[in-house]
Amino acid sequence: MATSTMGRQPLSEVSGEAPRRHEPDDWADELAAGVNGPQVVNDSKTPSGTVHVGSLRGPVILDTIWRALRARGIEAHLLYGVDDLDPMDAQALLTPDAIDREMGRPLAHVPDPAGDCHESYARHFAGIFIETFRGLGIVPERYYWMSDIYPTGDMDSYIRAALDRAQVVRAIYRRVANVQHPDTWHPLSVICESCGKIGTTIVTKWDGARVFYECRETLVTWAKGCGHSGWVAPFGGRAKLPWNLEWAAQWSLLGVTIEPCGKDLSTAGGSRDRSDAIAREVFEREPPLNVPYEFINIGGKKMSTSRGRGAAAHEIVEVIPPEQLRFFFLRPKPNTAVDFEPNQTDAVPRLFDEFDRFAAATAGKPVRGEIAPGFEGTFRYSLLDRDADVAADAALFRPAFSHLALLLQIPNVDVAARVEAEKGSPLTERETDILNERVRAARAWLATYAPERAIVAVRENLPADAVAALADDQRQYLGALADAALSTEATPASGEAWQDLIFAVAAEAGLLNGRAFAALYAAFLGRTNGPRAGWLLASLDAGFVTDRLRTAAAAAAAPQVPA
RNA sequence: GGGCCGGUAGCUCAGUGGCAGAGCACGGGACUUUUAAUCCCUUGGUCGUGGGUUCGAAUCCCACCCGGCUCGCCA
Repeated sequence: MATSTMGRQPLSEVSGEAPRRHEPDDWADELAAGVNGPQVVNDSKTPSGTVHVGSLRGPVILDTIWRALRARGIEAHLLYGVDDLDPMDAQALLTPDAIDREMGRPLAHVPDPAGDCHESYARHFAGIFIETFRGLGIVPERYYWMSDIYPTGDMDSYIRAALDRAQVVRAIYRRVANVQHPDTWHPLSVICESCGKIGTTIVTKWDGARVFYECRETLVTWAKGCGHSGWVAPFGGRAKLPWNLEWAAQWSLLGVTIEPCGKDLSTAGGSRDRSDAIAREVFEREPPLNVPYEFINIGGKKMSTSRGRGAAAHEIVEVIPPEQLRFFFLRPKPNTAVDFEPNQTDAVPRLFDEFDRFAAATAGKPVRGEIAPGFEGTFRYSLLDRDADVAADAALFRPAFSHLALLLQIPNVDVAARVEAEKGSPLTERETDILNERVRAARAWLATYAPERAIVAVRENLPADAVAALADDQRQYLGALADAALSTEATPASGEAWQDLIFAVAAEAGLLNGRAFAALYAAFLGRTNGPRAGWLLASLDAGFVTDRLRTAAAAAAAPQVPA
C-alpha cells in the first residue's frame, strides 16, 4: 500500500460494527487505550510573564490527551491550575520603584503592571495565557486559582500533613534530589504579616497548631525580607506549600490521574521525582501518569523571545496558524525533541504540505507515498474545534502554501479568483477563512524566512549566466518573441495576450513549450521556472520586456567545457 | 557529573526481530494554454562506531563516539 489509502474503509462504515481497529493509532490514542476508568488530566503554570510558543507544546499535548480519552469514550476532565500564590521573582516587568516592594510577594497580590485592566499581576498574565490557549483550541473545563483555593481551607489538611511529616520531606529531598535542608526547615512558606512577602519567609517550628516563621533579609537573592518573625496558624490562605509539595497536594485534592510535564521537570532527581516521592510518602497516593515531553529547538538552539532574526517566537506564530501549530506539536511523539529551522529553508511550506497531506488522507483521498500511522487522529487533534466534523473539515479545499507564496509575488493577480479556479467551484466561508489565513502566513514567510529560491524578482540587469546556459534555439526564440510582440498592432497588454503570443511563437519555432518558458524565466528571473509567464510579462513595462528579450537573444552562449 | 532525545538516501523523517522505505531535492521522459501544475521512470544508504544475543539485528543487550537539550538554588 505504497500510494494511497486504498483498502481503507470510510470511518462511517467501520464504526458501526467493528469492535477492533485495523489501523495503528497515533501516540495519544495509544495512551488512551492503556488507561482504565475516569481520568483527570491536569497541568498548572505560574503566571509570571508572557508565554512564548516554545512553552505551548505542553498544553497542546495535554489537550490532545484529553481529546483522545474522550474519543475513546472515557470519562475525562481537563483542569488547568494557576499557581498565583507563587512569589514574584522576575523584575523585568516592574517599574524600578516597585521592585523593592513587590519582589517576593505572591503574584496574586502584586498590582497589574499594565495598570487598569486586572486586579493583579497574576490575573493579567494568566489572562494572556488563557487567551493564548483558547486561540489554540485549548479550553479546559476549569481554571483553578491557588489564591482562591487556599482561603477555602481545602489545602489545610495537606499543609498539616506536610508539617507533621517534615522529617520525611527533608529525607526525600536528601535521598531523591541530594538537597540537604537544615533540621529545622519545614515545607511551608508563610505570607509575612508585616511586609506581605512569601518568597522570603522560612518556617522553623511547628507546634501542631501554629508555625514559627522568620522573614529573612537574605533568604533569597532576588527579594529582600523585612526581618519580621512570629507564630501564626498557617491555614486558610496565610501560607502556601512549596512547589513540590503543592504539586503533589494538587494531585490529591483534584484526583489527578494524568499529568504531562516538560523535560526540565522530568529529569532524574528533578522536580517530578521529588513530587512523586512526596505524593507516595507524605500524602499517601500514587502520583499520576507522567507523559514527559521534549522541547522544541529552533536551529538547534532553545526557543526564545529574543533570538536573532526569524527565530523569535512572535515571528514564528505569524507564519504558522493555530491548526498547523497544533499539528507541529502533535505529530512527533511527545518524548521526541524537535529541531525546527524555518530560516532560509522550506520547513514552513513543508509543514503546511504535511498538514494538507494528512487532511487529504483523512478525507479518503489518495495521497502520494506513505503516511504516518494514526494520521486520522493526528489530523483530528490538530483541528481547533474539538467537536469539528472531521470528515467535512478534512475535505475542505486548502490551497498549497508555496503556490500562494508564488501568486502573492506576481503583480495584478486576484489570488482568491485563482484559487477558486483551481478548486473549480466557489470557496465556502470556511475555505475563504483558510485562504486568508494562509495568505497572511505566506506574506509573513516571504518577508522573514523564505529562501532566495522562493523569491521571484525580475532582475534589473540581464542574468547573463542563466541566459548563457540556454540552447541556441531558446535564445532565438526570445528574439522571435520580441519581434512578434513589436509587430502586432499594439504590444500585448494583458496576461492572456502575452500567454497566447508565447505559445504561438513557440509553435511557429517548433520549440517545446517547456523549453520556451524556461528561456523566458532565464531572461527575466535568472531561474529555470517561475510564475505564469504571460501575466508576469504583462505586469512589466512593455519596452523593458522587448529590450530584455532582444538583449537575451543576442547574448553569448556558454563556452563549451572541454571534455 | 546525572538525565532525556537524536544519529537511517543530498534534505526532512518513517521503520521495535524477517528482502532497507517515503516525501522533497537531483537526473531522464511525457504534456499545444493550471507550466514552481500534472503524469511516468531512474539515481541514490557500511542504518554513528565496536562488540554481544539470534537461524536472522536499523530493530534486543553492553561499551563507546558525535550532536543537542535539560538538571543539580527557586518555581
